[in-house]
Amino acid sequence: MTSDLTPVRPVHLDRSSPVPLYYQVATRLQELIEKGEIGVGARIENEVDLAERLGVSRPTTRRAIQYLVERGMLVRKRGVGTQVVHPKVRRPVELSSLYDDLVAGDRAPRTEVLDLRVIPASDSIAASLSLEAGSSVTWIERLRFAGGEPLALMHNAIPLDVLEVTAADLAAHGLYELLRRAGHVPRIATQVIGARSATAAEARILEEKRGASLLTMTRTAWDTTGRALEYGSHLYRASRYSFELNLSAG
Amino acid sequence: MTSDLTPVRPVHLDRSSPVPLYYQVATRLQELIEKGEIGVGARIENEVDLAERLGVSRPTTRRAIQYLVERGMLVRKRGVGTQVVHPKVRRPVELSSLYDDLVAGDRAPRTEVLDLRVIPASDSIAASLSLEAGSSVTWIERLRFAGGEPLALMHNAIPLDVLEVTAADLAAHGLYELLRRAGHVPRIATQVIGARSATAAEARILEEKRGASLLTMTRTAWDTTGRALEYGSHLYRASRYSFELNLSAG
DNA sequence: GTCAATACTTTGTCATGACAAACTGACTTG
DNA sequence: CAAGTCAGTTTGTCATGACAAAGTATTGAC
Repeated sequence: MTSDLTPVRPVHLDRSSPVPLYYQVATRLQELIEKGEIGVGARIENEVDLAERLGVSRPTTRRAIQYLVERGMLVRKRGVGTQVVHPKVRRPVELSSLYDDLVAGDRAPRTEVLDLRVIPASDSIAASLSLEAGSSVTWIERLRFAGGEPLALMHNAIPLDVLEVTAADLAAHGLYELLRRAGHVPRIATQVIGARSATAAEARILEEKRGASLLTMTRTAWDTTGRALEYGSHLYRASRYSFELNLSAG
Repeated sequence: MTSDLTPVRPVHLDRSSPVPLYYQVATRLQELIEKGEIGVGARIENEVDLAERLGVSRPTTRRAIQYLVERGMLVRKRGVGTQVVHPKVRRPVELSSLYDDLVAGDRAPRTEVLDLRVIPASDSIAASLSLEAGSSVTWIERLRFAGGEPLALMHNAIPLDVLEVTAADLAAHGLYELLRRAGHVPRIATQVIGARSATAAEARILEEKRGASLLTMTRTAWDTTGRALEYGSHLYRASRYSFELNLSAG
């Protein structure tokens, strides 16, 4: 079992760039692996040699490799070396919005804003968002279409000082996109995914039969500083949608 | 706004221990935060001072803090400092088994093995496990109870050389526990979570009404070396179970 | 008194050097 | 010939030192 040791050749690092060196190295390695120039199962150069050839220190090389290890592309074994185990990055779990997913999947999303107003938060919503009971929140109700068919009925509550939106904004953009644009980057979220049967009203809106199975998802998202950005309670047509997750345990 | 700078005092590090220093430091910090001795919002000592007081180098201190940052407890800001944002570790996503979850939740799990035999893998299962079509796999069908009630109907396929199990093993232990015991540690998995209505047979087994909503979950799990360990296709009673996920985007 | 420039604090990046631990493979020895 | 030993390879951990970048607080000028 001779595993071919793949030499990574042409690498130009830009020391004047604001992009950290370790990140430049990691990106370069990632490209080589994604393109298949370093195949699955192949061993990459050892840290010391790689560092020397690239003209960077070993810690920098280590950090670059570590970055790809955490993403599931590489595996390291002491005394053995570093091996490619997967040709693509596996993100731990995408903290993206449904809208982004649909755009990425070419499924022509469309959003209909059913309701948009400012209301005092219910106790449970206030608790989820770490607000005082009765604080004002923006309440949003949207119907999301994909490929011309209704896909999800979405309810959101957003603290007033986090975001100001218009129905037009919501019709044209995903909620997470608007949040990001306002400088609020969601970083941590807790989700609960369940299922239940549609009520008559829900079935009518989603064009399902009464009693059809729906996926439910409630989520609270925070930014890096621990500030709650969004509470969501959504209903998806189980016949048209499912959640895909990539998990990695460390 | 004077944020109290919390000094972390008594720390004994064991330099002769095989446990890395950075991990000892991280664990100690984590304890202090979980116990509430360093409250949410409080700033911790800066890296340089902390390193000096603990008698370790700054990189070691940095690595310990970084570890907790990745787990969502701490937030760092250049020029500002490091702050506690959450009093508990938020695991990215638990790659645990249902059995472990139930045990942890004191819900008295019980397992009934409905089927256990070796069969040639179907094309789709072989593809999921990266096996050649027709390879033999162990096929397992289990009914999982919690609190005396049926909770999930579980189907698994496992490559023959990964695990040998008896019905008695499966009745007494979770599948992931058995895998780990055999030296196969699941590290990466992809899951798809959906929903559908129960068939008559499924409803009968799970003691639900016909047409009741069920949660579906299919999963493939790999170890660190990229070897496929397990394929699972499970059905959960939506009235009794939901998935809880903690996400963090980097 | 207000605003801009400056000094200070704190984390981010990078280099160099050293030793330890785990795995591999070849060699030695019985 | 088989099994244990030992050397070599490669990653893991840790220390020291230095400078850069970002944010905060102070100071000074108008």
